[in-house]
Amino acid sequence: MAATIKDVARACGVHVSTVSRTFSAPHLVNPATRSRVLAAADDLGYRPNRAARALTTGRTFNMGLIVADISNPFFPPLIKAAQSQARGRDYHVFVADTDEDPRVEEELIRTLTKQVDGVLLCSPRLSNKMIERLAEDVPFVVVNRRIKGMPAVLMNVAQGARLALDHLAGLGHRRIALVSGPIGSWTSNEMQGVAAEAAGLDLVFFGPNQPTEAGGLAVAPEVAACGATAVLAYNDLVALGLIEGLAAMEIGVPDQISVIGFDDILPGRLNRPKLTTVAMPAVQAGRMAVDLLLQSGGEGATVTLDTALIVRESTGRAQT
Amino acid sequence: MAATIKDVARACGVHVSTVSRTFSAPHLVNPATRSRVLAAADDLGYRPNRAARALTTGRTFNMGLIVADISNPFFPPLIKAAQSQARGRDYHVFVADTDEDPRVEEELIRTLTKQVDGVLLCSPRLSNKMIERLAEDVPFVVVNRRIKGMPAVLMNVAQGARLALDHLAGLGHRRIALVSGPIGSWTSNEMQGVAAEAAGLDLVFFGPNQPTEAGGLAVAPEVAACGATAVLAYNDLVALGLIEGLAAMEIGVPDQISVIGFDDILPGRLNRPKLTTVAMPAVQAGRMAVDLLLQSGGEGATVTLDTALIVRESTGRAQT
DNA sequence: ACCTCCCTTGCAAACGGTTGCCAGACTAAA
DNA sequence: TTTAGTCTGGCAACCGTTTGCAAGGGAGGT
Repeated sequence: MAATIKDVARACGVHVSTVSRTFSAPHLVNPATRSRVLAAADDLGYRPNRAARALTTGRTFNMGLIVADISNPFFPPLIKAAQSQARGRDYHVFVADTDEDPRVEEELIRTLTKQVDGVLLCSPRLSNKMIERLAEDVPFVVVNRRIKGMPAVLMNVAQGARLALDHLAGLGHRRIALVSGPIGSWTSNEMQGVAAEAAGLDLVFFGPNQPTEAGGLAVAPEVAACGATAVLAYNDLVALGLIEGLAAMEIGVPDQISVIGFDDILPGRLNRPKLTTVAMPAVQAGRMAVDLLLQSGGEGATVTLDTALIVRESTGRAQT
Repeated sequence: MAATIKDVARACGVHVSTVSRTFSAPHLVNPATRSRVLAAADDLGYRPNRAARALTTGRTFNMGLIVADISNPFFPPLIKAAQSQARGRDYHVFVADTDEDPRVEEELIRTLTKQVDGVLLCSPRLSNKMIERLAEDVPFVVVNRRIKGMPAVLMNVAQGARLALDHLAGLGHRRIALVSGPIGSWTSNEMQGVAAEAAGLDLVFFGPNQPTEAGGLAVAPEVAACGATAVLAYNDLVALGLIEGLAAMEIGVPDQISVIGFDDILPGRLNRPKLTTVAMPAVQAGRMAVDLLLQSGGEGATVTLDTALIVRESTGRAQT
């Protein structure tokens, strides 16, 4: 059995409360006593039991991190950053994957609620209303979704989309396909919003689509048939699937069609052609989300992080 | 404040112990009473507090999952599978990333110890001795490492390496470079073991290397200079970096050098040329690891999962 | 020498559940 | 009707820690 506070107390002839204070309020205990306690604790390999502590203090020093799909390469860097930041604040992170299913997401949040001090909700698929309801039971920080009064880390998707569209326009593209993401995705809506008001461009919308390679693969024929000379895809995975699908139809990228993705994930950097994409600040977002959660007096502070266009090899001049 | 067992008890005029039993030992309470309690609980939105429960029962219904690097695309599918399997058993998973640093790994295990019923240690970088020592405090299941008396999920790397080597030999390759992984990696040792006893082949070893794209990129010049016509890389990331590095030197894959990786990660499937690789059963491993942890009476059951060679486009006949 | 005040420590009641033990109410057998 | 046995539910101790309260002791001021 692991040593408890009692063992330590007995070992150095002091009351348990003194041991407790040695760790949670050192300034209240005499330096001499403190070092005796510390020595005994070290000797017995004592480590405070966080669950027991949580019972009285109400703080668990745990947080939840919920993503739609861990396998999507966009998330791991974010998770890693969040997790590392949390560790630095003496927090542990429960990571959960909802399989893109809003019901799983809800159930997950519910069971996590009591175990954590807060939840980081990344690219949620739940409705705003539901999120607001759940927020009554546990503090949230939402990533990639704007909900009034709720702390959020946003990535400036609109700006990124504008950058991408400008880039394509500059290359002479006029008819552009916009391959959107799943229903309930805030980023997808942002992209569509920007696209809809883009002047001088002829846009064709396709969606909703699965935010995966398979999703891209599936729409490739339609995209090819619509006469667009360029595509703006919901994310890199979709873009990659799209390129794959186009290649199967002998349509070259970027020679015949230009493709831009979003996220800047690893496979896109390694792919041939290397993917032109709008980079999302995932690492920064993970860090910020943790900070926001920990410092938030529940205030709805919102941080917006800028995106950047990374031009690589999947975009080129429009064929004339 | 969330409803507690007391609120429920009061709400239906019954003692707390009865409410407790309704949830943890339903057969001990009268069906009529039980349904009254259930109704009240449902009404108040009561959910048992797992931390409090853990205090008396000693079971937290949490498990830890420690990986060297979440950003390595090999891990997310494993994590996802483990997490989903755990959820099915009413368990939650703490995911942590050690940044490939054994000291971080140790500290992580230590702080997690009291909070979990067991830890899944994936591709650990710690020494066997240290792992055995830590195992005194918390049950482990090790993935990709064989430690006597400790439950483990192994992937048959040796078999995979043989498959890969045979494949290359069949294509006429004789001088083959083996680009290994980091120190402390069991899979890296397995590979080297198999390679060392391969008859009729002329092997050149390179290592240790970072198990990342950067690692592959860095050894590319040496590999190119050693005169090998084929390379067996520690994992797909290294293989991809290698291909990248070779391309920079105008060396074509597979025309001039064949490359085989390990893992079968997404970027390898999307890359051009598509990577020939030894597929690791990550999903199955994640599931098995959870099952092993939950069923193990601490017995050292070991499961070995087979690997499979997936021939794609990065290997070809040796140039003569 | 007396009175304050501060520092340090012990005491005990929580926190939310679980569980061994016991007693009362029934049921069924004699 | 008595007796033994089965159900059911209450009581209270306990899990490991925190924390408000109070008491004892020493230091400083007058």
